[in-house]
Amino acid sequence: MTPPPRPTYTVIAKEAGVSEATVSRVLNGDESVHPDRAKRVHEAVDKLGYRKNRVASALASGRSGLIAVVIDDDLSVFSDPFWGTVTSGVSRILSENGLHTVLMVSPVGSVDGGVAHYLKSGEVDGAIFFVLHSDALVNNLKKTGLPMVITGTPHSSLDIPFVDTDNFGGAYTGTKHLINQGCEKIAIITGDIGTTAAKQRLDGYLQAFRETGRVPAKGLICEGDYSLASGMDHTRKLLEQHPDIDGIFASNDLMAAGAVTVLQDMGKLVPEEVKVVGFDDALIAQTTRPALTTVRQDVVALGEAAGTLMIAQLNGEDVQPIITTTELIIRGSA
Amino acid sequence: MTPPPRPTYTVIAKEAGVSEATVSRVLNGDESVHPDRAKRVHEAVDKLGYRKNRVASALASGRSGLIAVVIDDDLSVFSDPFWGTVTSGVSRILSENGLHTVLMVSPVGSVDGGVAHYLKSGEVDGAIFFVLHSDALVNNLKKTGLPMVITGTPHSSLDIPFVDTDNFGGAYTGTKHLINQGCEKIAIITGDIGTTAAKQRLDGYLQAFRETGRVPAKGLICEGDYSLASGMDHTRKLLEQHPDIDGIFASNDLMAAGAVTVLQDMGKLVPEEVKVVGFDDALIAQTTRPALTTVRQDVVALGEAAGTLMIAQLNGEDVQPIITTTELIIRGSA
DNA sequence: ACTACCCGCGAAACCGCTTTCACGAGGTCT
DNA sequence: AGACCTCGTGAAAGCGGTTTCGCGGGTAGT
Repeated sequence: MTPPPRPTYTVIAKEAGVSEATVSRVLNGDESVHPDRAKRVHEAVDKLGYRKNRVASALASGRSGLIAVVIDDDLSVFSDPFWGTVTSGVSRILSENGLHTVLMVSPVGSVDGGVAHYLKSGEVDGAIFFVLHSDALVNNLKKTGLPMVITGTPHSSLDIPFVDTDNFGGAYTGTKHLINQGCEKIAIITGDIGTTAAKQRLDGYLQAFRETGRVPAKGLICEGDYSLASGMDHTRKLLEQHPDIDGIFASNDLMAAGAVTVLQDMGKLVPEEVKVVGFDDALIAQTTRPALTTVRQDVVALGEAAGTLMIAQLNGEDVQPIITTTELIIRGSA
Repeated sequence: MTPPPRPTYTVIAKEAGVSEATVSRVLNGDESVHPDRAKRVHEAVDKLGYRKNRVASALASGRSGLIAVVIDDDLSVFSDPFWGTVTSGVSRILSENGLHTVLMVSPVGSVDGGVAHYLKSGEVDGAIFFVLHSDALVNNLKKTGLPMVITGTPHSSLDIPFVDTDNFGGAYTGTKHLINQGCEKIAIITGDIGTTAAKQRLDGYLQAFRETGRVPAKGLICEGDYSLASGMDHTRKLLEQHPDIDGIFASNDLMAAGAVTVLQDMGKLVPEEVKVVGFDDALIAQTTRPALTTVRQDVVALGEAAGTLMIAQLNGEDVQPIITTTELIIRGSA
């Protein structure tokens, strides 16, 4: 029951015949220690199986080695494998750098809630945010000097590094593909327009259109919310109001899947009569029939980028936002 | 840039006119302090916006307030929303109890790897494991007295509390449903048979069969691995070797979805010719056409159970394994 | 009234590591 | 040779709480 007490600097120092200060220096990679003594310390460490007490270390140094990953629960984010994947990417990068990931799944509405307090408490060395609904908390935290990274483009232009998928470019490519396939009347079902990603994807769609010299009819832009149901509803409405529609760009695969289902239910052939392009390349893109042509985002890369940006900041490096590229995956639906 | 220094006990004590020891007692809920003085302390705390430094607290008390959630990355666990949901359940319960969740996404193969070291380092107060591939690490850690909870049934009978879905019962119910619907030739596509959950589900399937007096043909038991691809592959093979098959029980929805897709591609009507039952009631169960009849597990409850068990252990209570119930959700596929 | 307890509380040690500071040895520059 | 550095090192002062210990006063027992 009682584990043998772990050795402390006192013991290591004695064993190596040096002072505790020297032990600390060696263990923190201070170059100024004579190689011989450093070697003695390392030998003592190995011999005694010493492992540094990170808590004590954190108290003394003010660095906890903990990075918070803050997930706005409002999004019921974790029911989407997307964020799980991002998280594991982050976690991998961080742990490779000796840092640990503290998960905070909680609505971040207020700048004064539990999450905010925790982040301000200095118990973490940095924070990575997933999909902010509002910039308020981050803005507030900026004053504290806490290193932060935002996943997804922030609403306002905060001077805080972020990582994001090339939503604009991806949507542009997807829409362009529909145009190239000969579609004339292409609708878009956007995501929750309160998110910057949805807006950027809409812009990409518009840009592709603009280049053809045409203007998308107002009624072809439907505001969805990323849910399966909204994909289905909007497709139904579209089909009623614009029976001659021949292309749909959906802001995510879930809605695209809904679109395909409804189209087929209403007797339209996909892709012969109506072509559909999704976004994400989620698993579901492979299970629809026909399988979805979609804009793939590299989710793991996104997570790793977030981790990398955090590490860079902790190292005092200058950091720039990272935009990860997308890739058009052509399957059966367009 | 420089945040105002946060107040310490010294300041609070002075403000309240008591000793630091008393402040500590009050803040830790020690009943033996006179109400008047306690009130003074609380007032000082409020007035100064004091918040305890958890690191210092951890060092002095030996309790870090951190619980590790260990995810065996071999399972690429996070690509399945399942574990994300469990994690958020755990995290919620823990944070309600003033604890924080440290995520460790890493293969847990060895009892001597990074994860093991970290857990042994005393930096966390407990560990919750997701889907252990091997009991070795846990067994080794048991000696250290670290409170642990296992999600999923362990392989051997370790004396460690675990939470799990009623895999056996769920699979039994699902299979029974197929039988009741008149299926004669029912195949099963199992999950990764290295996991206890997959084994238990197989047992449930076998049990349902046994009760009918029949024995499932050997060729009807396919060893999948929970992936969409394996669901598709096995269904294809099944159909070739047993064209007269009329029911498929898949150990998770992803494989069930794959089965439905392949069945339809090969011209079989679902559910008219072949009925399919899945397991999990994941989102994908609703997006297939027909939607999946499936065995729902209460994923959030599972996570919360794991969290609860951990809390109980930390409180020194006696804990028993928790098995959460399943529910058959009847949709279109069977 | 006298000893025996109990209770609330403060002083001080302590948790294990980091970091400042100062000191002695050896080197350099005039 | 003396003044001035530089470099490696140890002593010691924290970091901000928690906890043990013992004291003084009030209560209870006889």
